[in-house]
Formats: sequence, C-alpha cells, structure tokens
Amino acid sequence: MPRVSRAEAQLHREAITDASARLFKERGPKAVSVAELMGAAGLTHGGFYGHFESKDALAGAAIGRAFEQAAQRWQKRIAGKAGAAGRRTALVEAYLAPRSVREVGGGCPTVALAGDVAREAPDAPMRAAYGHGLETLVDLLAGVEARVEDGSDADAHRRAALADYALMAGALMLARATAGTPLSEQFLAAARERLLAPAPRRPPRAARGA
Amino acid sequence: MPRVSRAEAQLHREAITDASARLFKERGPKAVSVAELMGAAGLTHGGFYGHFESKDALAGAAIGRAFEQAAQRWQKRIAGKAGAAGRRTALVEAYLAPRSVREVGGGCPTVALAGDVAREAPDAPMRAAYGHGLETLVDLLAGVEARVEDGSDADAHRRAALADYALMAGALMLARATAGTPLSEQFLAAARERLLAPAPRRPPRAARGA
DNA sequence: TGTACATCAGTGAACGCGCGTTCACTGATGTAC
DNA sequence: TGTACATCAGTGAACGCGCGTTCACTGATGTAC
Repeated sequence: MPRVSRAEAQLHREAITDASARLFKERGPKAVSVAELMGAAGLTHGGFYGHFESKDALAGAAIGRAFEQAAQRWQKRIAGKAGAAGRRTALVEAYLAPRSVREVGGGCPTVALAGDVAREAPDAPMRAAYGHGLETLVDLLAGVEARVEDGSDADAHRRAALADYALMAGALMLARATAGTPLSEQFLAAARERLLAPAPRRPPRAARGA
Repeated sequence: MPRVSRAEAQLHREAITDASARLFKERGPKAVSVAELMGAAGLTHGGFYGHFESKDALAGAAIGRAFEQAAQRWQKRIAGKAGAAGRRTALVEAYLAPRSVREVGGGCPTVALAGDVAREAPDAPMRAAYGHGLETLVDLLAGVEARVEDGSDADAHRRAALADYALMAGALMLARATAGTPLSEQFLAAARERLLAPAPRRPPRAARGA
C-alpha cells in the first residue's frame, strides 16, 4: 500500500532510524542490511532511498539518535539524586552494572560503536555524529564531577570527566569482549572500586610540590 | 609454482597469520577478504584452505599472534627499567602516546579487536584467543603494580592492573574513535594525568574506617 | 647415490549467496480550482 | 464542498559486485627401494 501520508512517512523515517540505532549497536553497521532495517520498520527495501541518501547517511543519523537516547537515560538516572557526588555515583553504578554487558542494543553507543567509527573515513557521517554525541556525554559527566579537589574550575571537572569516562567505557568494552568468562565481571568490579572508592584525601596543595 | 617444500609452506602459514594480525586489527576481520590476505602473503586465494580450516579458524590464530606480539612489545619496553614504578610508567607512557592512535595495525589488539570479538558467537575461535591474550597482558601489568598501598598481595595488584588497563584501553579506544578532533588528545592526556600523577598519600589504614 | 612414483602445496575457474543501489510502476495523498 | 489531476511514498524485480568456499588440476617435493 504505497503513498502513505506525509505524517506516516515521517514516522517511517523515525522507525528506520530507531531500528538502525539498536541494530547497528548490536551487530555493527556493516553487518545489518538495508533490507533488514526496512523490514524492522515494517517496510520493504526499495523505499529506503526515499528516506536517506545512502546507508552511510543513515548511519550518521542513527548514531546521532543513539547518543540522544543515551543522554536521556543519563538525565533520567541523575534526576532527583541529591548532590553532585550522588549523581556521579548513580551514573557510574548504572554504567558498570553487570546487565550493561548484555544490553548492547539499548545501551551505551560510545562502546558499542567505537570500533566501527574508528575505521570510518575522516569525512564519514558516522564520525561527526559520534564526536558530537560523545562531547554531550562528557559534558554531562563533567557536570557531576564535584570530587575534584584541585580547585573546582570547569577545566579540572572536564579532565576528571574524561578520565572517568575512559575508565568506564574501557571497562565495559573489555567486559563485553570477555563476556562469559570471569574476567568480564572482574573488569567491571575493578572499575567500580576505583571510581567509587572514598575520595583519597590528598595532602593540602602546598605540601605536594610544584 | 606449486608444491613448495614443507619449510616454505610453514613460512607461508606464518606470513598469512602475520598479515592477518595486522590487517584484521586495521580494518576488521569481516572487511578483509581471504584473497587479500593470501595476496599479502604472496599467494593466491585457492590455497588458503590447505593452511586453515576456515576464515574463522584463521581469525583465532591471528588474534593469538597479535597478543603474542603485543606481550613482546611490553616486555621490551620494561626491559632495563629500574623498579616496578619505573616499568609501570614506561608502559603507560608508550600506550597513551599520541602515535598509538595511528598505529592500529602494529598496535594494541585489545582495543583494535574488542568490538569485533564482542559480536562473535560464544564458541568462536576469536573469543578464546582474545580472552587468553588479554589475561597475559593483565598479568604482565599486575607484575609492575607496586603503587598499591592497600597491602601488596597479588589480588590487590591484579585489581589495580584491571582498573589501570580499563582506563588505558578506554582512553585509546576513545582517542581513536575521535581521531582528528581535539577530544582525541584530551582523552589521552586525561588518562596519562590520572595514571601517572604522584601517588596520593592515603591516610594510614586505621584512619580510613572499615 | 640414483631412480620411480606417490604426495600434496599452490593455482585459478567456478559455485551459490547476499549486498547496496537503481528503476519502472502503483495508487492513495495533497492541491489547485 | 467537490472534482481533476499532479505528486510521491512505497513496491519488488533487477543490476553489478565481492564474498567464502570448493575442486580438478599441475608439477616439484619427499620417499621407498
């Protein structure tokens, strides 16, 4: 039944993007065919190029969507939590929970797509969408970095967020690559321990040398 | 010129494995064809199945090789360095150097292949090879973890190595996925700062609660 | 050491298959009057 | 509001292409005597 209304067509485009965000994270953009994506949206493959210029263009849109959804999940997790430290703990615990290893399609796009993005050409749509989405998550994390003792300037918060996120994403990446072995949960536990340990009380600034 | 000597055939097998270790890290096992791998070893595609049962079986062997080479590089970097702390610093600085972002084919297999391995079936040859190789690197890192203040038992060293490696691998993964943007070097710098900062002098054990 | 022959590493054509993309076509939607 | 028609979202066959794997064949190697 061709020629649906414009509103329906827009919903179809959303459905294709949503299905791609999930399936691209789960199996990789190269491993999911246009026909399968269209089928997941209840359509046949021929109509794809009415919605997107190419599969690469869709991949850019899908990654953008995946990061939007991730940012929304983060916001929901910290909503209502008291204090920056409490919000940071909520984010870290959810991110490094064992179920995160299994939740690939509905989970963090940073880890699920890093390998694919790293192999894309410099001007690929996926790269721009990934970089922009990642900046958003880093900013969000920097906003809850109140543990930094070296002053409380925005730059110190950002550097703390970059290191925290590298540790979180690295632990999840390794836990997924070793899923089903003891090493998997060990990475998560070691990262949780380091990120959530009681803040080391450093000696006052003057006592720590240059 | 078919029917080479057995010694030459063994060299061919090594050449296929070496080329695969490099190309699989660079472009992913799925994106490199059997014909290209054989060509890189100076052969034609038809002879492949005389060396390996399948492309999957080769992938397992290639990942094993990649981790052997990585362990050798690590050993070389810490050779001659004085003290565990010095060896740890040497490893971290080399791993998080800007050139590591570009050195994919000759660099760390943990990061280059994590995404591919995570999508493999539980019984795939790649998974077993990856898990075994990763254990080797974690053990190596645990051996230079002398900074741990909470006692010096092997378990504390291992947990410190797991967290350190998650941070290193995560930073490199993110630096590669954002290569060409400011974020790339920022991840490396933030990870270096956190891993190499002067050890925080924690209050003595008794003062820190349970 | 020399000969006869079985072995088998490597070749290149061929297989079936799935992919991204194109295109002629259909018929309900959206619009001009 | 009602009619006539242009628009265009979606269909499904078809395209060229590259893939992993198979196989009949070649001829130097390795071995038995």
